[in-house]
Amino acid sequence: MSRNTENLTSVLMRLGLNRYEARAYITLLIRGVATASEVSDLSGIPYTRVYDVLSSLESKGFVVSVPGRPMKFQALDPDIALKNLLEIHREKLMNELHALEENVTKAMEVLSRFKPGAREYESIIRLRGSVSIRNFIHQLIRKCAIRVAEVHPSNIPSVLSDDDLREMKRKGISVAVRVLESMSVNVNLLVVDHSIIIYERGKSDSIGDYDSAIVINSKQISDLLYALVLH
Amino acid sequence: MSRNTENLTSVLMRLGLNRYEARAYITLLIRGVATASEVSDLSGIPYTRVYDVLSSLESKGFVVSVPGRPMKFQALDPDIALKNLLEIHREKLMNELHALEENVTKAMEVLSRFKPGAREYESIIRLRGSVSIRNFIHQLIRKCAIRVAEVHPSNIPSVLSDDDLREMKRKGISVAVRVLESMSVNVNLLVVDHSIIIYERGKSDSIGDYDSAIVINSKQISDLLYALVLH
Amino acid sequence: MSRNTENLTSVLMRLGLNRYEARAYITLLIRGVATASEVSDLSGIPYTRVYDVLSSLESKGFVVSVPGRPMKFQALDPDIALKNLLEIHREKLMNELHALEENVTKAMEVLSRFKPGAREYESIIRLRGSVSIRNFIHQLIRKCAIRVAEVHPSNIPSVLSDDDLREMKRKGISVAVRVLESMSVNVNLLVVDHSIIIYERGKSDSIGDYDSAIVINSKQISDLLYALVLH
Amino acid sequence: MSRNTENLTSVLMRLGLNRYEARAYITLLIRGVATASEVSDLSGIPYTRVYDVLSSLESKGFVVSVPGRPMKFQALDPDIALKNLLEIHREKLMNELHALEENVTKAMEVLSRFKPGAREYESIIRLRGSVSIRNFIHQLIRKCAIRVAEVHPSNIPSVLSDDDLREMKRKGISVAVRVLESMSVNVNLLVVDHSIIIYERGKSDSIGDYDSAIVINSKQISDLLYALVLH
DNA sequence: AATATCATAATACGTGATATG
DNA sequence: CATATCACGTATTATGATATT
Repeated sequence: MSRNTENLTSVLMRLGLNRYEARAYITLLIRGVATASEVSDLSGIPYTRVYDVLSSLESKGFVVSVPGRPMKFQALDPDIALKNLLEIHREKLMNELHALEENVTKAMEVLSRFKPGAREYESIIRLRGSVSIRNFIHQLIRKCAIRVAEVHPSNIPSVLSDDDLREMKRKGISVAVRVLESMSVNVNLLVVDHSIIIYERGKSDSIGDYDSAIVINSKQISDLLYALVLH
Repeated sequence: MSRNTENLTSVLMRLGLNRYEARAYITLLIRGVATASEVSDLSGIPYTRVYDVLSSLESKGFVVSVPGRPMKFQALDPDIALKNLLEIHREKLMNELHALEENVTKAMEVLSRFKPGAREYESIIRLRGSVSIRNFIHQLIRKCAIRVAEVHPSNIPSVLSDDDLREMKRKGISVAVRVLESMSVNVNLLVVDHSIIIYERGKSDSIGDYDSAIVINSKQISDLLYALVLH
Repeated sequence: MSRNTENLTSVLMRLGLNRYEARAYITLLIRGVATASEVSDLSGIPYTRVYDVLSSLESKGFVVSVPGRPMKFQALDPDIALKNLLEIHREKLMNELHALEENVTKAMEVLSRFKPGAREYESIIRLRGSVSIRNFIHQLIRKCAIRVAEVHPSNIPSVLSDDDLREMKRKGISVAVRVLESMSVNVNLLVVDHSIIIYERGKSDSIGDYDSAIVINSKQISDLLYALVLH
Repeated sequence: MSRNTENLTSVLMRLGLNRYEARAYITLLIRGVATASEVSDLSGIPYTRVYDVLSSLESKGFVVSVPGRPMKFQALDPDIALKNLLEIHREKLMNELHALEENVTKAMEVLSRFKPGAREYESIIRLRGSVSIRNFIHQLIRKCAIRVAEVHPSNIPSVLSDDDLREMKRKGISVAVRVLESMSVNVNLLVVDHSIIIYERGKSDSIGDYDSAIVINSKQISDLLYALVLH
């Protein structure tokens, strides 16, 4: 094959033919009509592949087969062949597009339900020692903007100081406090905006029995507990 | 729910994403913003593949990454994202088509010298594929100068379009159409000047069966069949 | 039509065929009997891959080959073929399950020695995935001896099944359920003896979000929450 | 890792864990509670992979994470873990099955249309020379079982001899002959069962101008032409 | 101590060559 | 003269190791 036909080959390959198909088509264009073995000889395609290659070319609309024995093959006019190619591609792409458009529409309906709201990152923190716990709580309360709720048994004081309460009242924050009578646990439950603090006091001043607290940051969970406190 | 996301996955895959990319994208659409490990957890993509998948998604323009340690990833808003996606895909397909068209134009220039005027086809040829067949038929009709006759059963439409008919009327070509009632074969018989086209439709337009046609070029035979159609 | 076969292809792929196998099978279902090259032409499978694909299909029992030159291939009748296929798949899945169950049994024997009686869990743990969470909850309920309390919004069902409730009633366990109306959080709060479970549902049961739960083991805290639920 | 735990690893891998996950789980079973780095040290998993491996194990319901810094991990009881595993698999398989069953039902509706009838192999044969053509025709007529139709112009004799006609009458074969008056073509058109023979006589006895015939075997095409002859 | 990247094996698919009757 | 098989490159997915801040 000359350099010229090599060039042509690559053009046809860019149009979706493989090397064998391109060479077979070029051969038939030059030759007009040829048998399978002539195509093989002239194109360098292994003889044993010529039939299926030509058959594939026929399906793609580049050649027609001439019945007889041996079967012969003839190239379709390049302008018909290339028009076929374009037409087939166009049809395929359009079908694909329409199918996709339908599916995308359906998909959007599904997705619109999930839209923007990511669940915020949910963190659980454990704190030890009354000092750091109280510091943490007061920091939260200072930054608080929406709501505060507290539950504590009657034998344990609130963690909210009078100063805290006044300050929150001033800022227009809703505050709810529930005191559970006739209980003897050493736990305060606090909801501050989207945080829950569960503050468990050590049993006494005995060594090794620190105060400890669990802090959970979660809008959902705090909403539930807040509602529960308010009942 | 599960089926919905399954469905979405396949839609996205048809838009050019692979399975991992599709899942990562869905995850981010639902989540809004997420780190690599969250994406891995939520999507089931192996952690060690998340970064390259997300980076690929980014280079494809479906996701933006927020630098930092850890990196954060964010998908575009689903409403516009999917529409953009579709638009991008449509554009891609169109570009593909245009590139094809350009290549076809280039190819035409080179191939034109293989087309020495009106090509003489062998006296019997076989064509395959509805597009090739229709193109071939319309080319014949364009070149037609004397007569056209068609026979088709009532369950199969004519291959002659209204445009064809008008054009032929204008050129003063005699046109005869015979519709055979109460037949259920998938064959059109066409006589165009000295050619006979026997067009047999397959069952399906994709997998499993194809259209095929036999073209016979013979004045004698076409004369006989034309007379038979006219009876 | 095209879309139908597309659909069929994906169904067959889920039944364990790859794309080529699916297309070859569909082609044979439509065609009845065909040679390798016909299958290639009709299905679009490259000719050089048809034989191994059909042979794979044969070994999977979807196709029979008729020896000879050329070989012929035949699919089973579609009615029974697809049903058989489904049956085979079902069987495969069931075998998989049974194999899994056997392996689980074996694993249990080995693993049992790592389970020194009732395992003590840390005071706070996090669980992920609805199945794990539900299993964990039901285990707690089975071991429960004193009390169960649940809070859930009206839009979310209880995690306690009717069976659970009956069983607890039988054992004389006190049960309290609080439903919070007009709330839309996805959280269940459960107190089982000295454990608190906070169960937060994700948005979807597949890609994009997951269920997670926090379990707190503490007599004090559970006492407080139990009292709060009962108010 | 001892040979014993190696063995256990492979059991867990058969249950769907990868090597890292299996080793991490075993380590946690032995150890009870451990930090990421402890797991790495004891299991041989690269430290940099421990977090994602444990996170994956958590999603699969084999471990729970204990919040804190550093985060700790605890193995779930093997019986819960394995029950989770089974449950998750069972659920997945069942969903898969149900989805498939629906799709198979739909697919069957589509396929039932295509059912058995393959298009018979369509052949086109060209014959040369009056002797072989006449031999071929008479062979066909002898084997004929259903129908015969012929069209010929008045200037050309029928190819059916009186003997042929008598014989066919005896066999109960329907015979239709159309003579086209005032035509001067040298062509006989013959439909014999599912074959079409187009017999074109050479113009004279001049050398190089053989009789030739085209034979097309096709039920569809012969049906159409037969109906056309009968009109 | 975490987060971010690489490397390798199995399979599927497309495509250029060979072997067998 | 056809039909039947091989061989290899690339992409996708799963999974075992390293590198960077």
